[in-house]
Amino acid sequence: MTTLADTNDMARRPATMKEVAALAGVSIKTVSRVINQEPGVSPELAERVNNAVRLLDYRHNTTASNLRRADQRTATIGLLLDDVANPFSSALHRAIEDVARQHDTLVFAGSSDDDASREEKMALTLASRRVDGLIVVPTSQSRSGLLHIKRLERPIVFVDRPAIFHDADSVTVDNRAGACTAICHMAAYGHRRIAFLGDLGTLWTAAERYLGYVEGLATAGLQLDQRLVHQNLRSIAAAEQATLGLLAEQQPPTALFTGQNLITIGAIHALQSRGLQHRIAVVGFDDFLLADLLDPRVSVIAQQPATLGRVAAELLFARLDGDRASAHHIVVPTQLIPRGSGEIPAP
Amino acid sequence: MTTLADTNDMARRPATMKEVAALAGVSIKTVSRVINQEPGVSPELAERVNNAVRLLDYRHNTTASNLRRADQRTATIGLLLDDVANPFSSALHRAIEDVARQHDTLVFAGSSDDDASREEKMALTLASRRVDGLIVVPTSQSRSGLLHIKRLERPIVFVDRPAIFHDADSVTVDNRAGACTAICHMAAYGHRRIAFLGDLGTLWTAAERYLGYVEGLATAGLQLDQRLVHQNLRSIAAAEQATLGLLAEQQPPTALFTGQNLITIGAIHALQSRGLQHRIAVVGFDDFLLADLLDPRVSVIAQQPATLGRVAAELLFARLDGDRASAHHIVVPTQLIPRGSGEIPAP
DNA sequence: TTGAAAGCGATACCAG
DNA sequence: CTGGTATCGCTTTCAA
Repeated sequence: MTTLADTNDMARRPATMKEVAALAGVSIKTVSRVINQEPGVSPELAERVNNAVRLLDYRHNTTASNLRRADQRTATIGLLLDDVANPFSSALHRAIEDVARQHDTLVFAGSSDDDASREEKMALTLASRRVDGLIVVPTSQSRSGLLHIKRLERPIVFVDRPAIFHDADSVTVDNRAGACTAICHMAAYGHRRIAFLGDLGTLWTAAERYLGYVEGLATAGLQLDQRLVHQNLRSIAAAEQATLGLLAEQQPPTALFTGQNLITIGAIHALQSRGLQHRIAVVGFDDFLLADLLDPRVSVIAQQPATLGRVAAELLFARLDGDRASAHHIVVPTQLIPRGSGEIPAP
Repeated sequence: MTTLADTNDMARRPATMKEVAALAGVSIKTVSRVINQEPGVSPELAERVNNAVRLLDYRHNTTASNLRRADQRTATIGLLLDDVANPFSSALHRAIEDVARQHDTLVFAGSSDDDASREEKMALTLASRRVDGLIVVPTSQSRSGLLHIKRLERPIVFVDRPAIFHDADSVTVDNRAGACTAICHMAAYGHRRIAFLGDLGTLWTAAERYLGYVEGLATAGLQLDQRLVHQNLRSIAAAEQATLGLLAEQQPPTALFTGQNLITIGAIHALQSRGLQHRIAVVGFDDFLLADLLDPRVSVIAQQPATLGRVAAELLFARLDGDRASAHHIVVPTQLIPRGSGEIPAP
């Protein structure tokens, strides 16, 4: 009777090394050696240990193991994203996961929703969990919260926006060059009135894209006309309204540069509702699934979120492997994908 | 000199409770009480401890804490998805993250790529990490791998596909009813030749949708014609080819039911290339961003991944809170969203 | 209200 | 090659 109960209990609670050692008739240290594939255990003992492991369905307890380990590593990293469900973020996530897997490391991902206090809270939680390092898409107003990790001397890599600590690595997109390219591209098709529709100007990426727009106009020898600039567009609806406003002006633009996906979509909505989608050129920043299903197919400046994520993760693991060089700031180029909407010539 | 070096060392290595205790001049247990907000510490001592905590920038070590804790909980759960970057998966992920946050629990997410051996390996890793529970979108051929978690007596909740253990909870979509609805919907617009374009027939969801298609035909009093059925479509290109094939037949379909996003897109590509997008009806399974930007706007059977994720997480935490009821099998309904393409009448 | 001692599950170090 | 003992950072138990 008691035996039965005990058996049940053993099944319920994961077996420990101690129990394996007892069953195999060896010391716990020998079990540890076998489990960790350390050399210097006689085949016979190893065999006995392995049998006990199978019998008890022993699972190595990584948590306890890490506690005692010399390097104090937990083989986990933290990933602070804007929103794990957003396509850009999740593409980053996937690329990072793949690199982490090669390093036998697990990833804690979380969504800050671009809220600095949430970001701070999550950073604290991750610090408590002693993650080995952090990859962060910082919020627009990241504060000292991330210092909690930094003080733990864990490396941090910033992605998509510049590092908020001077000594941290960063991986960003060349937003400015991308936007500049878009403008020059449309100018080459004869456009002289190219509108800018952008996100919140306080967002670093949005600001950079605006600078690229200005730069592009200058390169193409065009005048900057503030009446063609609409910033702080935060939704499809807002972008649609802004576009409709532009189209209703006396001198409407003949081309649009849209600084972000939702804005591109809103602008296209507006063009379609006015039947102008084949007459006004559009280049959007950031690619989206189905961009080549619309009519006309949408030309975009594509980012490479997977590259961004991979590079960021590689930087982080390099630090974990002892890289002590000064901060790396890597800029990943964009790519113009002409599909039709950006190649509509000026009237 | 030595002092300076020591200071640096203390900054490098996170402070321990012992160090806090020493600085505050109290026992380590008192520090523990303060940190864990346990009652019965005099305000004066608590104050001293808190000062020391601030001074040393102490971070509670959750890992070590959990090791000794009575309930043996790690306040982490594992999430095995097909691919964290896929919109359906990432929507699930986000919903689960939100529930987990309410329970002060962190989420380890990973991508199985529908590969059973990867899934098994990840399950093992998570078992070693002693996650409190698991939420899994099982691969098409999930094997015993997940038993590793089960043997640890950690609860498992299956999502999107039925449970592979009889005693585990599951949350699935009512694929069959959704598909059935789509067929009846188009039949109501006079269609009698409705084609089925589906994913790999071995996928549970694809099979269910096919059954719903058959059921829908029967309900509408239509004959099942195998020449209108194309299964095992695994890419946009394959779906496009299959659709072109259908359109080239002597008696082409007047309506299409597409069993999955990529297939819907491929079919639309094909229709557009033949200029038939306004003459042949389409209802797709699963909603996608921009479905209402296409011309015509695409009618869909929408799933509710966020609901799925939330419910799954709630089930899991209920188990963790002691729910010992027999397995719950929750089926989440779908929703028909008519946007235009599904309401094109039969010629 | 406070603290000393034991222990969680595993590794490190050093002796046999 | 093998094992005893101290220890990782914290919680538990129990005595003061």
